[in-house]
Amino acid sequence: MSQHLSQDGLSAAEEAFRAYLRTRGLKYTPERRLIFHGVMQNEQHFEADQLLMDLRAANKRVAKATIYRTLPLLVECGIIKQVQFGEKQTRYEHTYGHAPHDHMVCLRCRRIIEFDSSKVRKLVSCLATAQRFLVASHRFQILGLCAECRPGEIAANDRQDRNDAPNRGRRTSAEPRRQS
Amino acid sequence: MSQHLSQDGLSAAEEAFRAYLRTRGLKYTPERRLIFHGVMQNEQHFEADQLLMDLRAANKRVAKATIYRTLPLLVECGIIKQVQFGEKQTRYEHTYGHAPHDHMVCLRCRRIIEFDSSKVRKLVSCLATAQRFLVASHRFQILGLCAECRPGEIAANDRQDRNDAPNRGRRTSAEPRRQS
DNA sequence: GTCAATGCAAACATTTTGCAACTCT
DNA sequence: AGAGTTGCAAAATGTTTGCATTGAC
Repeated sequence: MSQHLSQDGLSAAEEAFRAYLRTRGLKYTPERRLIFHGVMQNEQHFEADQLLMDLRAANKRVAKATIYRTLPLLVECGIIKQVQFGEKQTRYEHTYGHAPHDHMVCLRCRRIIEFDSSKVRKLVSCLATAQRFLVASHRFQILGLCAECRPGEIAANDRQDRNDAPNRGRRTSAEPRRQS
Repeated sequence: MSQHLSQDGLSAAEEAFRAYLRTRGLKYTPERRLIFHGVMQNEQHFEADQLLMDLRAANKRVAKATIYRTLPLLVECGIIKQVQFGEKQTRYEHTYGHAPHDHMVCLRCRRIIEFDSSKVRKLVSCLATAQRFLVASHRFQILGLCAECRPGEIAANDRQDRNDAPNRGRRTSAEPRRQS
């Protein structure tokens, strides 16, 4: 249940959410607060249904529809964003207070590796300028095999922490899910 | 009904498909041929359901299930590839005989602008190397407003062909669809 | 002749919607 | 008080699957 923001950051995010709702004449209901907190203390990436389960497990009852109606609000105020990793369901990740990053997706173990996106963003503006395109955002993923899954990889444990790429990639919780 | 390959190219693609099926012990049925041709003479981007409509309109009858079962085969042999533009349905685009490219998606008019992806691929390998990640493919999109939709854009017709970006972006058929 | 493919309809999974009851502001 | 919200269940999507029949090799 790692929270990704300090208490201050969390409050700031909550205030951002409330402010956003206010400007749109919407209400900060108890359900929205539950969802907001559920989202904030979720792991990196989550999906609507999983969030519902988490909330239920914590004895917080909200209707599925309410979740589906609330997530877009959190997206619009920049607290979370949609990401698609190839599965059919929409996934979300936190953005508020997180450094911009993109993902590498291991096709074998499904692990998601995040990396700083500054180079990508630089390229994005360069490309966009050439087309007179006004950038709002980008989607970027690299698909392939992670260091541990790539063929020819040694036993996969004599490497403690690849220092060839100093903290440019923080590995999120692996999801040893279906191997398709 | 612009075809994207010369007759030769089309035959080559068809042969590639047949060869792929053969190696897997699968059959080149009349339905698969219909679908193959439907796909090849489709515009840039298409989706399963639209393909079904197109085939029906041309009096070629195939079951929806057959389409859903055939498209993955065409993906596996490299004739088409999946792309996701934010809508929920899976879309496909031709790859066989097409130069590698990525997309800019106009959030207002839904137009898709393609651009050469060589710079992107260069960055991809650079980033992947830093993580010892073995690249299989990438997904990349720039979202925003196209030159015609961006605010402050003049009437949108005194520009005949932006020469500031010589043929780096070939605009595909605009899809003036739902404005959400 | 055999193994695979088709069509159809039913099953699925995810997300959206209509509506009456309810509750923030 | 009233506009916006909720929950529920039904509807809508988009895709997949089971199975008897048909067909390519």
